[in-house]
This record gives sequence, structure tokens and C-alpha cells, in this order.
Amino acid sequence: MTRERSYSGLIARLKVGGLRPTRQRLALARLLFEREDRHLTAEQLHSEALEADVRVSVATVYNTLHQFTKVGLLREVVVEPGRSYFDTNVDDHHHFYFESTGDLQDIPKDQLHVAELPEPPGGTRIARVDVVVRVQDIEP
Amino acid sequence: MTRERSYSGLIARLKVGGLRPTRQRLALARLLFEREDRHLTAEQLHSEALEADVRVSVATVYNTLHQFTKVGLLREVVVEPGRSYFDTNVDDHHHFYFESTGDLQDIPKDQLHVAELPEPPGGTRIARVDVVVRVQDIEP
DNA sequence: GTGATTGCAAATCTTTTGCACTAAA
DNA sequence: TTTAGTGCAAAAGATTTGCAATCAC
Repeated sequence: MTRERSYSGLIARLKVGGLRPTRQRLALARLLFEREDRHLTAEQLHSEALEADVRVSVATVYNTLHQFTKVGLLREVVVEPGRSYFDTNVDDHHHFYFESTGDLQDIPKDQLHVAELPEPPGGTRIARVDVVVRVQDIEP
Repeated sequence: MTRERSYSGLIARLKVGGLRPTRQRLALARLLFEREDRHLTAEQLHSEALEADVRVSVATVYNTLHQFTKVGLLREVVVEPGRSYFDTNVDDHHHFYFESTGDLQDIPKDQLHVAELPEPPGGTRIARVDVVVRVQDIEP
């Protein structure tokens, strides 16, 4: 489970997904994948890009996030209305959601187990099981 | 676990929550609670209201849904970005989410069990555990 | 009366879209 | 070249807000 860190490794990852390694995609990929287990909104990634002097439009950030998700480099997590988080950890796992800060934190799959999953209705199959453990500050 | 159905019962429920039983709130409460286990978006409830000749503004529908949620008459469920569902079942339970139709279906809590919940970080406590079983059509 | 509630329309926020321009292969 | 990718600004949705009018108590 070694995580690829090199520039050329990122290019390879994009190519596997059939995505041309453009300047913008590479820059966003570096911001996303050179640290582990990130949970970012489109807006946060856009800000990081601007801070890192990477000129990217919001539209491209959205396009890129969705393309990365489609080819399995990211996973979309929905925990609050009106905002999507993108998770750089695409392994099977779950999340703590901190209501006071809006932050997400991974729960490795061996630390939480869903038992007795019911059968899905006929003609359908389970695509994914998402567990969100919503956490709040004690006496806020 | 009898569900209250009468008009005066609804008034009582609102009053318990400290909400004045206004024409709009009562009408929305009837639409929401006179059937069981509903999962509605604000827009869907607004449409139902108009169809039932209940004049309510969108703003009031949103206000009402959030007020009902705050006093425990409803539960907000987030499964897709940019749309909130409100669930009339406030008991402990989970959900099937049908990706093809956008529908939600309750999973009673005895049909799904989360084991080995990890401890939340210090200073925090678990507010709720949401499990969403995402289901898709076989060969779409 | 008077404070809570409502309606309306405008504002806000996130995300998507259309299309001319640019760059990778 | 030729086609994919990008930026921009406008559009689209969902939700919220501000404020005067209205209603419950």
C-alpha cells in the first residue's frame, strides 16, 4: 500500500485513467496526492492552488475532481447539504464527521464493521456502504 | 410506537416543540405526518402543499422543515450533494439509497448493526451514526 | 397590543454549462 | 493537425436573508 509520490508517478496515474497530464491536472494531483488522506472541497482545493501560484479556474477544479473520481483516484463523500468533499483515500473505510468544524477523519475499515447487511431489493445490488459517525464537542 | 394522526394531536406536537400552530405549519405537518416514513425534499413538500391547495412560500417550507428538525419531529438525511431529504422517521435506523431514482428507503435498526464503533477523539462524543447503503440497478 | 411567523423577492453559495481559445498527442 | 482540455462568464439549483405585512396569543 505504498503511495506514489513522484512527479512521473502522478503522470502515470493520470494516464492509466486515460487523462492527459495537463499542467492543471498535474498541479492539482500534486496538491491532492502528495499528502495522505485529504478531505477537500472544490473551493478548498481551488484556494490551495491559488496559494501555490497554480492558475486554475473553478470550472477546471470541478472538472478535475469529477474526472479523478470517475477513474478511481478520488472518492466523493457527502456529509452536509450543499458541499461535497473529495477523499484521497479510495480504500474501503468510513468517516468521523466533526460537526463543529466541518472536518472529516478516516476510520480504517478494521476499526468499524457493519454487520447483518440486509439484502438489497430485487434487481439492485449494493454499490457502497457509507458510515458517517457524526461527532460533536462535549458541552459546546 | 403509535403514530399520532389527529389534527389536535399535531397541534400538541407542535406546542411541545414550542412552535405556534400556524395555518402553514399545521398544513405541512399533516402532509408530513399523516403518512409514515416519508423522505421528502423541501421542493417536494412545497409541491405537495401547492397541490393540496395550501398556500405556502418556499421560505416557509424551509423554515418549517428546519424548525421541525430542531424540535425532533424530523431528521435531515444527506445522501447527495445539493439536496437535503427530511425523514419523518426519527427513530434509530438507516437507509437504502437508490442511485438510479434518488429514492430513500428505511432500514430498521434491527436489520443492520454497526459493530466495533471506535472511540471518538477526546472532548467529543458521538451524536449519531448514519449508514447509507447505496444501491444501483443491476446491468443498467 | 406585541412578539412570532410569513411571504416575497433578492441575495448567496455551490456547482454546471456553453463556447471560444489553448495545448497535448 | 486533430481532439482533449481549459477559462471565463453566465446559468442553474438549492437554500438563505431582509423586511414589511400578518397572525397567534
